[in-house]
Amino acid sequence: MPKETFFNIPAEKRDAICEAAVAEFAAHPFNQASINRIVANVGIAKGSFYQYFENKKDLFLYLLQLIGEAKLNYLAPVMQNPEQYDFFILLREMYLSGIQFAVEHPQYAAISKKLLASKGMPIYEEVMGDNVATAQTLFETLLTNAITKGEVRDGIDVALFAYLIVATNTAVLEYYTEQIAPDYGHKLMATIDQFIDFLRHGLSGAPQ
Amino acid sequence: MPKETFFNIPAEKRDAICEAAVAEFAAHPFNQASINRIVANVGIAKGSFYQYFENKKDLFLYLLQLIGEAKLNYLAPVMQNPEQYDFFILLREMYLSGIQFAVEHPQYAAISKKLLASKGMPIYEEVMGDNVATAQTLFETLLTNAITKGEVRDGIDVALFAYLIVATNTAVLEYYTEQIAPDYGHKLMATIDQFIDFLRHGLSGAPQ
DNA sequence: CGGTCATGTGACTGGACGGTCACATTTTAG
DNA sequence: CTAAAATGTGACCGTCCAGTCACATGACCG
Repeated sequence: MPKETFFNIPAEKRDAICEAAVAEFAAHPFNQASINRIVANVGIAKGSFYQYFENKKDLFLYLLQLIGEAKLNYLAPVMQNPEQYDFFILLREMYLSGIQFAVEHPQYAAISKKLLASKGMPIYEEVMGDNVATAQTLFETLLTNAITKGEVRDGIDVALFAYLIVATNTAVLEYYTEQIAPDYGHKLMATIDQFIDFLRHGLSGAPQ
Repeated sequence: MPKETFFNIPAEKRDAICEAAVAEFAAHPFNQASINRIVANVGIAKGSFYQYFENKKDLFLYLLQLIGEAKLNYLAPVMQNPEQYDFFILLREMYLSGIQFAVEHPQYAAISKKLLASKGMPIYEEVMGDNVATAQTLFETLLTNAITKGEVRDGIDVALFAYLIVATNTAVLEYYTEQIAPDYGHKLMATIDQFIDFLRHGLSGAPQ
Protein backbone atom coordinates (compact mmCIF):
# COMPACT_ATOMS: atom_id res chain seq x y z
CA MET A 1 0.00 0.00 0.00
CA PRO A 2 2.88 2.47 -0.38
CA LYS A 3 2.17 5.40 -2.66
CA GLU A 4 3.11 5.32 -6.32
CA THR A 5 6.06 7.61 -5.66
CA PHE A 6 7.73 4.94 -3.59
CA PHE A 7 8.06 2.70 -6.62
CA ASN A 8 9.36 5.50 -8.83
CA ILE A 9 12.36 6.41 -6.77
CA PRO A 10 15.72 4.64 -7.33
CA ALA A 11 15.77 1.07 -6.11
CA GLU A 12 18.74 1.67 -3.81
CA LYS A 13 16.81 4.37 -2.00
CA ARG A 14 13.82 2.07 -1.66
CA ASP A 15 16.03 -0.65 -0.30
CA ALA A 16 17.71 1.73 2.14
CA ILE A 17 14.31 2.78 3.45
CA CYS A 18 13.14 -0.80 3.80
CA GLU A 19 16.35 -1.79 5.51
CA ALA A 20 16.10 1.02 8.05
CA ALA A 21 12.42 0.34 8.61
CA VAL A 22 13.03 -3.36 9.14
CA ALA A 23 15.76 -2.57 11.65
CA GLU A 24 13.47 -0.15 13.46
CA PHE A 25 10.52 -2.52 13.70
CA ALA A 26 12.81 -5.39 14.64
CA ALA A 27 14.14 -3.33 17.53
CA HIS A 28 10.88 -1.76 18.68
CA PRO A 29 7.24 -2.87 18.72
CA PHE A 30 4.90 -0.94 16.46
CA ASN A 31 3.88 1.66 18.99
CA GLN A 32 7.46 2.42 19.99
CA ALA A 33 8.92 2.36 16.50
CA SER A 34 9.77 5.88 15.40
CA ILE A 35 9.42 7.36 11.94
CA ASN A 36 11.77 10.09 13.09
CA ARG A 37 14.51 7.53 13.73
CA ILE A 38 13.91 5.78 10.43
CA VAL A 39 14.18 8.92 8.32
CA ALA A 40 17.21 10.03 10.33
CA ASN A 41 18.91 6.68 9.72
CA VAL A 42 18.12 6.68 6.02
CA GLY A 43 19.10 10.32 5.70
CA ILE A 44 15.91 11.55 4.05
CA ALA A 45 13.51 14.28 5.07
CA LYS A 46 10.42 13.38 6.98
CA GLY A 47 8.28 14.95 4.30
CA SER A 48 9.80 12.57 1.77
CA PHE A 49 8.78 9.60 3.85
CA TYR A 50 5.20 10.79 3.83
CA GLN A 51 5.34 10.97 0.07
CA TYR A 52 6.10 7.26 0.03
CA PHE A 53 3.74 6.01 2.71
CA GLU A 54 0.39 7.12 4.05
CA ASN A 55 1.45 6.71 7.65
CA LYS A 56 3.30 4.42 10.02
CA LYS A 57 0.77 1.62 9.69
CA ASP A 58 1.07 1.74 5.91
CA LEU A 59 4.80 1.16 6.18
CA PHE A 60 4.37 -1.61 8.73
CA LEU A 61 1.80 -3.46 6.63
CA TYR A 62 4.13 -3.24 3.66
CA LEU A 63 6.98 -4.76 5.63
CA LEU A 64 4.71 -7.52 6.88
CA GLN A 65 3.81 -8.23 3.28
CA LEU A 66 7.49 -8.57 2.39
CA ILE A 67 8.00 -10.82 5.39
CA GLY A 68 5.01 -12.94 4.43
CA GLU A 69 6.34 -13.42 0.92
CA ALA A 70 9.77 -14.38 2.24
CA LYS A 71 8.25 -16.85 4.66
CA LEU A 72 6.14 -18.40 1.97
CA ASN A 73 9.31 -19.46 0.17
CA TYR A 74 10.25 -21.56 3.15
CA LEU A 75 6.86 -22.97 3.89
CA ALA A 76 5.56 -23.58 0.38
CA PRO A 77 7.70 -26.66 -0.44
CA VAL A 78 6.56 -28.31 2.76
CA MET A 79 2.90 -27.59 2.27
CA GLN A 80 2.72 -28.67 -1.35
CA ASN A 81 0.70 -31.75 -0.59
CA PRO A 82 0.27 -32.08 3.14
CA GLU A 83 -2.07 -35.04 2.89
CA GLN A 84 0.56 -37.52 1.85
CA TYR A 85 2.86 -36.99 4.83
CA ASP A 86 2.64 -38.50 8.25
CA PHE A 87 1.35 -35.87 10.65
CA PHE A 88 4.50 -35.79 12.73
CA ILE A 89 6.73 -35.68 9.68
CA LEU A 90 4.74 -32.76 8.41
CA LEU A 91 5.03 -31.00 11.74
CA ARG A 92 8.75 -31.63 11.74
CA GLU A 93 9.12 -30.03 8.33
CA MET A 94 7.04 -27.05 9.36
CA TYR A 95 9.05 -26.48 12.51
CA LEU A 96 12.29 -26.88 10.60
CA SER A 97 11.30 -24.42 7.91
CA GLY A 98 10.18 -21.99 10.56
CA ILE A 99 13.51 -22.15 12.34
CA GLN A 100 15.43 -21.94 9.13
CA PHE A 101 13.51 -18.82 8.20
CA ALA A 102 14.22 -17.28 11.58
CA VAL A 103 17.91 -18.10 11.39
CA GLU A 104 18.32 -16.71 7.92
CA HIS A 105 16.11 -13.65 8.46
CA PRO A 106 16.56 -12.81 12.11
CA GLN A 107 15.15 -9.29 11.72
CA TYR A 108 12.05 -10.55 9.98
CA ALA A 109 11.63 -13.07 12.76
CA ALA A 110 12.07 -10.34 15.36
CA ILE A 111 9.34 -8.28 13.74
CA SER A 112 6.96 -11.22 13.62
CA LYS A 113 7.74 -12.07 17.21
CA LYS A 114 7.11 -8.53 18.37
CA LEU A 115 3.84 -8.51 16.51
CA LEU A 116 2.70 -11.74 18.11
CA ALA A 117 3.77 -10.41 21.49
CA SER A 118 1.52 -7.40 21.06
CA LYS A 119 -1.63 -9.47 21.21
CA GLY A 120 -4.36 -7.25 22.60
CA MET A 121 -2.99 -4.01 21.16
CA PRO A 122 -5.07 -2.39 18.41
CA ILE A 123 -2.38 -2.92 15.79
CA TYR A 124 -2.47 -6.66 16.40
CA GLU A 125 -6.18 -6.98 15.69
CA GLU A 126 -5.88 -4.72 12.69
CA VAL A 127 -3.00 -6.63 11.17
CA MET A 128 -3.87 -10.17 12.04
CA GLY A 129 -7.60 -10.00 11.56
CA ASP A 130 -8.83 -13.50 10.85
CA ASN A 131 -5.37 -14.89 10.15
CA VAL A 132 -4.99 -16.20 13.66
CA ALA A 133 -8.19 -18.17 13.37
CA THR A 134 -7.01 -19.41 9.98
CA ALA A 135 -3.72 -20.79 11.28
CA GLN A 136 -5.61 -22.35 14.17
CA THR A 137 -8.07 -23.94 11.74
CA LEU A 138 -5.25 -25.30 9.60
CA PHE A 139 -3.77 -27.20 12.50
CA GLU A 140 -7.19 -28.39 13.60
CA THR A 141 -7.72 -29.82 10.13
CA LEU A 142 -4.31 -31.47 10.12
CA LEU A 143 -4.97 -32.95 13.55
CA THR A 144 -8.39 -34.22 12.57
CA ASN A 145 -6.97 -35.86 9.46
CA ALA A 146 -4.18 -37.39 11.51
CA ILE A 147 -6.75 -38.86 13.88
CA THR A 148 -8.72 -40.48 11.08
CA LYS A 149 -5.47 -41.89 9.71
CA GLY A 150 -4.70 -43.26 13.15
CA GLU A 151 -1.50 -41.27 13.51
CA VAL A 152 -2.89 -39.35 16.45
CA ARG A 153 -5.04 -40.97 19.05
CA ASP A 154 -8.74 -40.31 19.13
CA GLY A 155 -10.64 -38.44 21.80
CA ILE A 156 -8.32 -35.48 22.25
CA ASP A 157 -9.47 -31.87 22.38
CA VAL A 158 -8.40 -30.91 18.88
CA ALA A 159 -8.71 -27.15 19.49
CA LEU A 160 -6.52 -27.36 22.57
CA PHE A 161 -3.73 -29.22 20.86
CA ALA A 162 -3.90 -27.09 17.74
CA TYR A 163 -3.37 -24.16 20.08
CA LEU A 164 -0.53 -25.92 21.86
CA ILE A 165 1.22 -26.89 18.66
CA VAL A 166 1.27 -23.27 17.53
CA ALA A 167 2.49 -22.14 20.94
CA THR A 168 5.22 -24.77 21.25
CA ASN A 169 6.33 -23.93 17.75
CA THR A 170 7.37 -20.47 18.88
CA ALA A 171 8.76 -21.89 22.11
CA VAL A 172 11.04 -24.31 20.31
CA LEU A 173 12.08 -21.52 18.01
CA GLU A 174 12.95 -19.28 20.95
CA TYR A 175 14.79 -22.01 22.78
CA TYR A 176 16.79 -22.77 19.73
CA THR A 177 17.65 -19.21 18.76
CA GLU A 178 18.42 -18.10 22.30
CA GLN A 179 20.14 -21.07 23.82
CA ILE A 180 21.90 -23.03 21.17
CA ALA A 181 21.95 -20.83 18.10
CA PRO A 182 25.79 -20.56 18.16
CA ASP A 183 26.59 -24.09 17.10
CA TYR A 184 23.90 -24.19 14.48
CA GLY A 185 23.26 -27.12 12.20
CA HIS A 186 24.44 -29.88 14.43
CA LYS A 187 22.08 -29.36 17.29
CA LEU A 188 19.14 -28.10 15.29
CA MET A 189 18.16 -31.51 14.02
CA ALA A 190 18.68 -33.07 17.40
CA THR A 191 16.47 -30.47 19.02
CA ILE A 192 13.69 -30.82 16.51
CA ASP A 193 13.78 -34.58 16.55
CA GLN A 194 13.62 -34.67 20.29
CA PHE A 195 10.71 -32.34 20.22
CA ILE A 196 8.78 -34.29 17.62
CA ASP A 197 9.47 -37.46 19.52
CA PHE A 198 8.05 -35.77 22.59
CA LEU A 199 4.92 -34.80 20.68
CA ARG A 200 4.54 -38.44 19.66
CA HIS A 201 5.34 -40.24 22.85
CA GLY A 202 5.44 -37.73 25.68
CA LEU A 203 7.94 -37.54 28.46
CA SER A 204 6.95 -40.50 30.55
CA GLY A 205 9.39 -43.16 31.58
CA ALA A 206 7.07 -45.86 30.34
CA PRO A 207 8.45 -47.99 27.48
CA GLN A 208 7.89 -46.47 24.06
CA MET B 1 9.83 0.93 47.42
CA PRO B 2 7.10 3.58 47.62
CA LYS B 3 7.96 6.59 49.74
CA GLU B 4 7.01 6.75 53.38
CA THR B 5 4.20 9.18 52.58
CA PHE B 6 2.36 6.52 50.64
CA PHE B 7 1.89 4.46 53.77
CA ASN B 8 0.76 7.43 55.85
CA ILE B 9 -2.19 8.42 53.69
CA PRO B 10 -5.65 6.89 54.31
CA ALA B 11 -5.93 3.27 53.30
CA GLU B 12 -8.84 3.93 50.93
CA LYS B 13 -6.73 6.39 49.00
CA ARG B 14 -3.88 3.91 48.81
CA ASP B 15 -6.23 1.24 47.58
CA ALA B 16 -7.75 3.57 45.00
CA ILE B 17 -4.30 4.35 43.68
CA CYS B 18 -3.32 0.69 43.55
CA GLU B 19 -6.57 -0.20 41.86
CA ALA B 20 -6.16 2.44 39.18
CA ALA B 21 -2.51 1.52 38.70
CA VAL B 22 -3.34 -2.17 38.37
CA ALA B 23 -6.01 -1.36 35.80
CA GLU B 24 -3.57 0.81 33.87
CA PHE B 25 -0.76 -1.74 33.78
CA ALA B 26 -3.21 -4.51 32.99
CA ALA B 27 -4.41 -2.55 29.97
CA HIS B 28 -1.06 -1.23 28.77
CA PRO B 29 2.51 -2.54 28.82
CA PHE B 30 4.95 -0.64 31.00
CA ASN B 31 6.12 1.77 28.33
CA GLN B 32 2.59 2.68 27.26
CA ALA B 33 1.13 2.89 30.74
CA SER B 34 0.51 6.51 31.61
CA ILE B 35 0.93 8.17 34.98
CA ASN B 36 -1.26 10.95 33.65
CA ARG B 37 -4.14 8.55 33.13
CA ILE B 38 -3.65 6.95 36.54
CA VAL B 39 -3.76 10.21 38.46
CA ALA B 40 -6.70 11.37 36.35
CA ASN B 41 -8.61 8.19 37.14
CA VAL B 42 -7.85 8.33 40.84
CA GLY B 43 -8.61 12.03 40.94
CA ILE B 44 -5.37 13.17 42.56
CA ALA B 45 -2.80 15.68 41.44
CA LYS B 46 0.24 14.51 39.61
CA GLY B 47 2.46 16.10 42.22
CA SER B 48 0.78 13.96 44.85
CA PHE B 49 1.64 10.83 42.94
CA TYR B 50 5.28 11.78 42.94
CA GLN B 51 5.12 12.18 46.68
CA TYR B 52 4.15 8.53 46.92
CA PHE B 53 6.46 6.99 44.33
CA GLU B 54 9.87 7.83 42.98
CA ASN B 55 8.80 7.28 39.40
CA LYS B 56 6.83 4.98 37.13
CA LYS B 57 9.18 2.06 37.64
CA ASP B 58 8.89 2.40 41.41
CA LEU B 59 5.12 2.03 41.14
CA PHE B 60 5.41 -0.89 38.76
CA LEU B 61 7.85 -2.77 40.96
CA TYR B 62 5.54 -2.25 43.91
CA LEU B 63 2.60 -3.71 41.99
CA LEU B 64 4.72 -6.67 40.91
CA GLN B 65 5.56 -7.23 44.55
CA LEU B 66 1.86 -7.32 45.44
CA ILE B 67 1.25 -9.70 42.56
CA GLY B 68 4.09 -11.93 43.64
CA GLU B 69 2.73 -12.15 47.16
CA ALA B 70 -0.74 -12.99 45.87
CA LYS B 71 0.65 -15.66 43.59
CA LEU B 72 2.68 -17.20 46.36
CA ASN B 73 -0.55 -17.98 48.22
CA TYR B 74 -1.60 -20.17 45.33
CA LEU B 75 1.71 -21.82 44.66
CA ALA B 76 2.98 -22.34 48.20
CA PRO B 77 0.69 -25.24 49.17
CA VAL B 78 1.72 -27.12 46.06
CA MET B 79 5.42 -26.58 46.52
CA GLN B 80 5.57 -27.47 50.19
CA ASN B 81 7.42 -30.70 49.59
CA PRO B 82 7.80 -31.23 45.88
CA GLU B 83 9.97 -34.30 46.30
CA GLN B 84 7.21 -36.58 47.42
CA TYR B 85 4.95 -36.05 44.42
CA ASP B 86 5.07 -37.76 41.09
CA PHE B 87 6.50 -35.31 38.54
CA PHE B 88 3.35 -35.15 36.47
CA ILE B 89 1.13 -34.79 39.51
CA LEU B 90 3.28 -31.92 40.64
CA LEU B 91 3.09 -30.31 37.23
CA ARG B 92 -0.65 -30.74 37.25
CA GLU B 93 -0.93 -28.96 40.57
CA MET B 94 1.30 -26.15 39.41
CA TYR B 95 -0.68 -25.62 36.22
CA LEU B 96 -3.93 -25.75 38.16
CA SER B 97 -2.82 -23.22 40.71
CA GLY B 98 -1.55 -20.98 37.96
CA ILE B 99 -4.88 -21.05 36.16
CA GLN B 100 -6.80 -20.58 39.37
CA PHE B 101 -4.71 -17.52 40.15
CA ALA B 102 -5.32 -16.12 36.68
CA VAL B 103 -9.06 -16.72 36.90
CA GLU B 104 -9.39 -15.12 40.30
CA HIS B 105 -7.01 -12.22 39.59
CA PRO B 106 -7.39 -11.54 35.91
CA GLN B 107 -5.79 -8.10 36.11
CA TYR B 108 -2.77 -9.44 37.94
CA ALA B 109 -2.50 -12.13 35.30
CA ALA B 110 -2.77 -9.52 32.56
CA ILE B 111 0.08 -7.54 34.08
CA SER B 112 2.28 -10.61 34.36
CA LYS B 113 1.45 -11.60 30.82
CA LYS B 114 2.28 -8.15 29.47
CA LEU B 115 5.55 -8.22 31.35
CA LEU B 116 6.52 -11.59 29.91
CA ALA B 117 5.51 -10.38 26.46
CA SER B 118 7.93 -7.47 26.73
CA LYS B 119 10.97 -9.71 26.69
CA GLY B 120 13.82 -7.73 25.21
CA MET B 121 12.65 -4.35 26.49
CA PRO B 122 14.81 -2.71 29.16
CA ILE B 123 12.10 -2.95 31.81
CA TYR B 124 11.98 -6.72 31.39
CA GLU B 125 15.64 -7.22 32.13
CA GLU B 126 15.47 -4.79 35.01
CA VAL B 127 12.48 -6.45 36.62
CA MET B 128 13.13 -10.08 35.94
CA GLY B 129 16.86 -10.10 36.42
CA ASP B 130 17.90 -13.62 37.28
CA ASN B 131 14.38 -14.78 38.03
CA VAL B 132 13.93 -16.23 34.58
CA ALA B 133 17.01 -18.35 34.98
CA THR B 134 15.79 -19.36 38.42
CA ALA B 135 12.41 -20.61 37.18
CA GLN B 136 14.21 -22.41 34.38
CA THR B 137 16.57 -24.02 36.88
CA LEU B 138 13.68 -25.11 39.09
CA PHE B 139 12.10 -27.05 36.27
CA GLU B 140 15.43 -28.48 35.25
CA THR B 141 15.90 -29.77 38.76
CA LEU B 142 12.41 -31.23 38.86
CA LEU B 143 12.98 -32.89 35.51
CA THR B 144 16.32 -34.31 36.57
CA ASN B 145 14.82 -35.71 39.75
CA ALA B 146 11.94 -37.19 37.76
CA ILE B 147 14.43 -38.89 35.49
CA THR B 148 16.29 -40.49 38.37
CA LYS B 149 12.97 -41.64 39.79
CA GLY B 150 12.10 -43.14 36.41
CA GLU B 151 9.03 -41.00 35.97
CA VAL B 152 10.52 -39.30 32.93
CA ARG B 153 12.58 -41.18 30.43
CA ASP B 154 16.30 -40.72 30.32
CA GLY B 155 18.31 -39.11 27.56
CA ILE B 156 16.18 -36.06 26.96
CA ASP B 157 17.51 -32.51 26.67
CA VAL B 158 16.51 -31.33 30.12
CA ALA B 159 17.02 -27.64 29.31
CA LEU B 160 14.83 -27.86 26.23
CA PHE B 161 11.94 -29.47 28.03
CA ALA B 162 12.21 -27.21 31.04
CA TYR B 163 11.85 -24.38 28.57
CA LEU B 164 8.91 -26.05 26.87
CA ILE B 165 7.11 -26.76 30.11
CA VAL B 166 7.26 -23.10 31.05
CA ALA B 167 6.10 -22.06 27.60
CA THR B 168 3.25 -24.54 27.40
CA ASN B 169 2.17 -23.48 30.85
CA THR B 170 1.33 -20.03 29.57
CA ALA B 171 -0.12 -21.53 26.40
CA VAL B 172 -2.53 -23.74 28.32
CA LEU B 173 -3.43 -20.78 30.47
CA GLU B 174 -4.17 -18.65 27.43
CA TYR B 175 -6.16 -21.38 25.74
CA TYR B 176 -8.20 -21.85 28.83
CA THR B 177 -8.85 -18.21 29.61
CA GLU B 178 -9.56 -17.24 26.01
CA GLN B 179 -11.45 -20.18 24.65
CA ILE B 180 -13.32 -21.90 27.41
CA ALA B 181 -13.24 -19.53 30.35
CA PRO B 182 -17.05 -19.08 30.27
CA ASP B 183 -18.05 -22.49 31.52
CA TYR B 184 -15.36 -22.61 34.14
CA GLY B 185 -14.88 -25.45 36.55
CA HIS B 186 -16.21 -28.25 34.45
CA LYS B 187 -13.84 -28.03 31.56
CA LEU B 188 -10.83 -26.83 33.50
CA MET B 189 -10.03 -30.22 34.95
CA ALA B 190 -10.65 -31.92 31.64
CA THR B 191 -8.29 -29.50 29.90
CA ILE B 192 -5.54 -29.90 32.44
CA ASP B 193 -5.84 -33.64 32.60
CA GLN B 194 -5.69 -33.94 28.85
CA PHE B 195 -2.66 -31.75 28.80
CA ILE B 196 -0.84 -33.68 31.51
CA ASP B 197 -1.70 -36.91 29.76
CA PHE B 198 -0.18 -35.44 26.62
CA LEU B 199 2.99 -34.55 28.50
CA ARG B 200 3.18 -38.16 29.69
CA HIS B 201 2.28 -40.07 26.60
CA GLY B 202 2.29 -37.72 23.64
CA LEU B 203 -0.19 -37.50 20.86
CA SER B 204 0.65 -40.61 18.91
CA GLY B 205 -1.95 -43.19 17.99
CA ALA B 206 0.20 -45.95 19.39
CA PRO B 207 -1.31 -47.82 22.34
CA GLN B 208 -0.72 -46.15 25.66
C1' DC C 1 13.68 29.18 -22.96
C1' DG C 2 9.37 28.39 -20.10
C1' DG C 3 6.16 25.74 -17.93
C1' DT C 4 4.49 21.68 -15.73
C1' DC C 5 4.93 17.93 -12.91
C1' DA C 6 7.33 14.72 -9.77
C1' DT C 7 10.18 14.66 -5.97
C1' DG C 8 12.60 16.65 -1.88
C1' DT C 9 12.63 19.40 2.42
C1' DG C 10 12.49 20.62 7.36
C1' DA C 11 10.14 23.85 10.19
C1' DC C 12 5.92 23.53 12.34
C1' DT C 13 1.47 21.88 14.73
C1' DG C 14 -0.87 19.72 18.25
C1' DG C 15 -0.53 16.42 21.55
C1' DA C 16 1.27 13.09 24.89
C1' DC C 17 4.52 11.90 28.12
C1' DG C 18 7.47 11.65 32.74
C1' DG C 19 8.94 14.39 36.02
C1' DT C 20 9.63 19.03 38.83
C1' DC C 21 8.70 22.92 41.67
C1' DA C 22 6.99 26.95 43.91
C1' DC C 23 3.24 27.42 46.35
C1' DA C 24 -1.33 26.25 48.94
C1' DT C 25 -3.62 23.66 52.30
C1' DT C 26 -4.10 20.75 56.12
C1' DT C 27 -2.49 18.38 60.13
C1' DT C 28 0.22 18.06 64.15
C1' DA C 29 2.41 19.65 68.23
C1' DG C 30 4.17 22.92 71.53
C1' DC D 1 -2.63 30.49 68.74
C1' DT D 2 1.35 29.75 66.28
C1' DA D 3 4.94 27.52 64.11
C1' DA D 4 6.56 23.69 61.88
C1' DA D 5 5.90 19.59 59.46
C1' DA D 6 3.31 16.81 56.26
C1' DT D 7 0.52 16.52 52.41
C1' DG D 8 -1.77 18.40 48.20
C1' DT D 9 -1.64 20.95 43.75
C1' DG D 10 -1.38 21.95 38.79
C1' DA D 11 1.23 24.88 35.80
C1' DC D 12 5.32 24.12 33.73
C1' DC D 13 9.75 21.97 31.57
C1' DG D 14 12.08 19.35 28.25
C1' DT D 15 11.43 15.72 25.11
C1' DC D 16 9.53 12.98 21.87
C1' DC D 17 6.11 11.73 18.58
C1' DA D 18 3.03 11.33 13.96
C1' DG D 19 1.72 13.89 10.57
C1' DT D 20 1.33 18.56 7.60
C1' DC D 21 2.47 22.17 4.53
C1' DA D 22 4.47 25.95 2.07
C1' DC D 23 8.16 26.01 -0.47
C1' DA D 24 12.59 24.43 -3.03
C1' DT D 25 14.78 21.62 -6.37
C1' DG D 26 15.19 19.09 -10.30
C1' DA D 27 13.45 16.45 -14.52
C1' DC D 28 11.03 16.40 -18.71
C1' DC D 29 8.99 18.40 -22.75
C1' DG D 30 7.27 21.72 -26.12
